[in-house]
Amino acid sequence: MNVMNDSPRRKELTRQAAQLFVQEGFDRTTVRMLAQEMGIKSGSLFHHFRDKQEILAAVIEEGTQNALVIARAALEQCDNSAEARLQAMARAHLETLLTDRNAHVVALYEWRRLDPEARNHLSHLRDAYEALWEAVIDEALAAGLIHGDRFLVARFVMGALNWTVRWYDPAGPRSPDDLAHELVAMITHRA
Amino acid sequence: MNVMNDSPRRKELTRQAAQLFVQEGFDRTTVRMLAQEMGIKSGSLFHHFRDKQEILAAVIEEGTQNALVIARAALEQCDNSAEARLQAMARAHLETLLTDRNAHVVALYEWRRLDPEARNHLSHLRDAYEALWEAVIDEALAAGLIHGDRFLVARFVMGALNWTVRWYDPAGPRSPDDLAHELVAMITHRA
DNA sequence: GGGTCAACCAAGCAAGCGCTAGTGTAAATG
DNA sequence: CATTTACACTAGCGCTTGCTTGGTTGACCC
Repeated sequence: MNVMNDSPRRKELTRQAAQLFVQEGFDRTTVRMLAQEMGIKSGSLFHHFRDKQEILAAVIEEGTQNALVIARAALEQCDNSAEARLQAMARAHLETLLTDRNAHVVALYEWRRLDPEARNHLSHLRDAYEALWEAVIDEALAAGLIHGDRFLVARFVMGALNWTVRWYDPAGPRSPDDLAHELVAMITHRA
Repeated sequence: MNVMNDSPRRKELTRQAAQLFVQEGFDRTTVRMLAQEMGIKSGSLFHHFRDKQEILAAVIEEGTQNALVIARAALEQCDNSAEARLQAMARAHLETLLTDRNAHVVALYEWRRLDPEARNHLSHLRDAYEALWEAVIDEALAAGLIHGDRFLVARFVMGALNWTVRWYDPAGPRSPDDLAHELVAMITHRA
């Protein structure tokens, strides 16, 4: 019933929605629960979002955009060596997974709840992010740092990293930097 | 309204439920949809299962039990070398992911929909499976085949493998055996 | 040939769902 | 000062949900 702007108000509501979606899952989260968390009534919610689906899309878009920004920044300000770039990407990935944890968990678990339109839009964003990864993997392959099939290595590495949302405890003894180091050490073949 | 037996009828119903849960997700799958898929009326469903939750638990239990059986068989009939055992586990993991794909996708995506009781029971099963992995990783570490932290390596490897359900196409050119080979090659450090 | 039992059905209840309609109001805008 | 805009409210419609109730069927058993 209104514009789909990106006001700071809407950003804050999106953040709160992400939290609830993680706790309850998208389908079990009712618009009444969302409204209560936001401190408004359920009807008022539809002033900010066209429907429930749009809230989900907003959550995922926010997380993916941030991942892109962080990864690009990390690649710009690191050494040129293939190993440094590989590590920078892994570290940036883990950092995003941590700081925007809710949004990324939602993206991983609730992707299929998106309607085709939103899914199409968001998969372009995700492709842009994955292209960064593939470029870095290509450099590492060319440098002889890792071996194997470009496609498979990229999938395996992203799988290992994304899986951390299921077990990693940020309050534990290991930092994201430690994890990135260990992963790179695990897959690189040096003398 | 009846016993929680494991009749062949119930096994078949469980298999069909798994398929629907993958297609639609647990929350969006209604008991009426399940009943229709099974060729019975929605009320009759509660003759076989106490409630909807129990169907979910049955699906996941079935998949995890099979994974255990397959992994144990693979370890028994492979060479004793650390590398052969690592590869046997990876291959068995991918095979299970393929043959019981529906059950495992449900386990990955809908785990949090389990009630605490079922979750507790099933996490013991899962722990038994992961213990197999940790033993094999330990052997590989002791043999100098891989380096790093036991806990982290195990998590990374399982993450890489489990992630395959999101992209692997069994109709494609690569066999599960190829994937297992590539993964082991990626993480082992040989001369 | 009466009794048992798993398997199934028709009907429906109470609760909850996403979303709409219409209204109020304080601040920004002309 | 008059109007628009942004944001919130109340009330509730039309529909779906998981699950229950009470009863029927047909195969098997002593």
